[in-house]
Amino acid sequence: MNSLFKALNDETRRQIVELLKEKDMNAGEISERFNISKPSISHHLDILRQADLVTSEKKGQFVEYSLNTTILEDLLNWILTLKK
Amino acid sequence: MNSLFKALNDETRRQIVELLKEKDMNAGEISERFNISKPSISHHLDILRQADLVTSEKKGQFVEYSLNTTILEDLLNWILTLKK
DNA sequence: TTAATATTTAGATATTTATCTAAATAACTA
DNA sequence: TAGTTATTTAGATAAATATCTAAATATTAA
Repeated sequence: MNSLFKALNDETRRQIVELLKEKDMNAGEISERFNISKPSISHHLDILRQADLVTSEKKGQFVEYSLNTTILEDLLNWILTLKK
Repeated sequence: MNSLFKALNDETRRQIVELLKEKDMNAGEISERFNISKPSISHHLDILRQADLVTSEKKGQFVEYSLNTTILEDLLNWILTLKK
């Protein structure tokens, strides 16, 4: 849970997640959407991957990222138990 | 949303939230549950209050804290839209 | 094989954050 | 009113984090 909350505690990473909700994208396409250097975006993607919120797959010279929503079940349940 | 994710991005604060789920507690009672100084707990409570996750009410010399779950609706909806 | 493109790794830096102790504020009690 | 208790504020510090540039790695194409 720690890595999940950490991953979501950043506006850029939440926006990346929202982008990947629409469609899979490679690292370059993602970084084009932000005024942040590629290495920084790569780092954000790494944190999202550590939280298992995204998966990555090498496709030739590109690396395609996909959203993994199954991990959100845990978060959803945690919140729901708070609301009793 | 930023303050909400920030508030939840800390194990101590998540535990405070879980304590307050059971019953309202004053600052001293909360701090007894942790091996962390009272000022630090006070600071955590402040961050939870900024996120509107808890409310506080002065009762004599004590300050009683309560969980506010209504704010979790936003979070819940954000997560649910990701899951389409 | 060499050049170009895509991505990540390494190293540096400025900011944020969690924590502490000491001091201030507020409220009760003798 | 003076002392005690509850809580917060102030100021300091060490650790974590977001960002950058430069370099390394991997893949495709000429």
